[in-house]
Amino acid sequence: MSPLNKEKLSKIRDEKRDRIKKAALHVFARRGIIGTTMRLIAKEAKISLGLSYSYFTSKDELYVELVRDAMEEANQSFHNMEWKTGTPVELLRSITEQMLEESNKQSFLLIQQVQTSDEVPEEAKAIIQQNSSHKWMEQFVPIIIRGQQAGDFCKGDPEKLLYFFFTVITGLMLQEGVEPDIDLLMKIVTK
Amino acid sequence: MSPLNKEKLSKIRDEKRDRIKKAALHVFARRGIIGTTMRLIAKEAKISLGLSYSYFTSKDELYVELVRDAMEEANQSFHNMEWKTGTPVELLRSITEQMLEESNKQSFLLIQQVQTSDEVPEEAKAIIQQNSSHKWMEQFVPIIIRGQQAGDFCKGDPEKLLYFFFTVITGLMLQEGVEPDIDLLMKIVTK
DNA sequence: GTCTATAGAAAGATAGAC
DNA sequence: GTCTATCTTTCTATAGAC
Repeated sequence: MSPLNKEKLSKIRDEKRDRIKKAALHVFARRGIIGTTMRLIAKEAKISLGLSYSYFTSKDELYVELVRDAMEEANQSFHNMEWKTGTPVELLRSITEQMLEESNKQSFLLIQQVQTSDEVPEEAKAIIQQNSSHKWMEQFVPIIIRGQQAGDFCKGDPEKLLYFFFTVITGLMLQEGVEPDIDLLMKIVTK
Repeated sequence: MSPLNKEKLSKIRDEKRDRIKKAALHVFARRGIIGTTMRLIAKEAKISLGLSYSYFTSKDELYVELVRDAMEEANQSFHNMEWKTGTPVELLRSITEQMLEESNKQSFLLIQQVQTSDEVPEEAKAIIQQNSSHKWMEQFVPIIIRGQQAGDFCKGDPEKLLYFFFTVITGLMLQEGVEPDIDLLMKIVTK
């Protein structure tokens, strides 16, 4: 077989792999690792049960790979933001909007699962603990401080305030069908 | 056997039934119906697996009974409140505190599960839909309206405001180990 | 590469001894 | 009433046909 065909086939394989991962993320995020069966993932990806095992050796492996992806995405998704523009209020609102976007939501939910459930693979726990959410949050603390100096945000420990704010957002994401009112959300941190 | 002994035995049986229910609620609330095995419930209640089936015919039946209890409790827990005393702000704070109490928390979590998961028994869904949370919430709308008239609560549709407020609380309850700051929470609805 | 059939493990539920 | 042993079902994972 020519190298070109080899490449093409490998590309097709990668695309199918991605399709399975997409289907799996969709189901895992809603039902958790216990509530999700490989049959359901296969059905969602429109392939047979057996085939899914030729792409991933186990349910756990698939889950861990998704957690790894989610963590990378979470780490990078705000790296691309326009950091310098806008007031602290505008910045925090923008961050909140991004977190609540449907595409990011599933990743956040997965991370949340790993943090709260004790049924997930050890490896998934390890990934999350390495780049802990606390560390990840820290990058936003300066925004809070600036907002407090500008008199827009309420007083108090900036880290605590930010942590509570994000906890509320995560809580809203956990509840399907809830369309959060960002204006009301912002009231938590503003004066 | 004398009637007295009959009564005594039936009382013992009821007490054991309650112990199983208590153990089951503890596990169900954290792991959901899928993540919970009857073996785990039996272990938590310190009885054998087989015995649990002499008190409840199935896992689903046990779950549904707990949902029924939780719904009743939720409906009645605020019936006993001191309604007339206090400002709207004080009232809402008191309600919030009660909802977040550990003893009520598990019931709320169970109800939340039924509302968001599609893996729970149909009967549980039916119970929740009968006394829907929207209906249950309505009793607190007057508090919001009075608070708005007093100038303490922010403007906007009272029902929407209340619904969002409760959604946030539920979201916080869903996250284990989170100790919500009620002052920050109250900022959502106050001016 | 993809499917169907099936082995093996785990969970729900029951039977029978004590 | 309570436990242990067992049946049945469902799920993970593999084997083998095409």
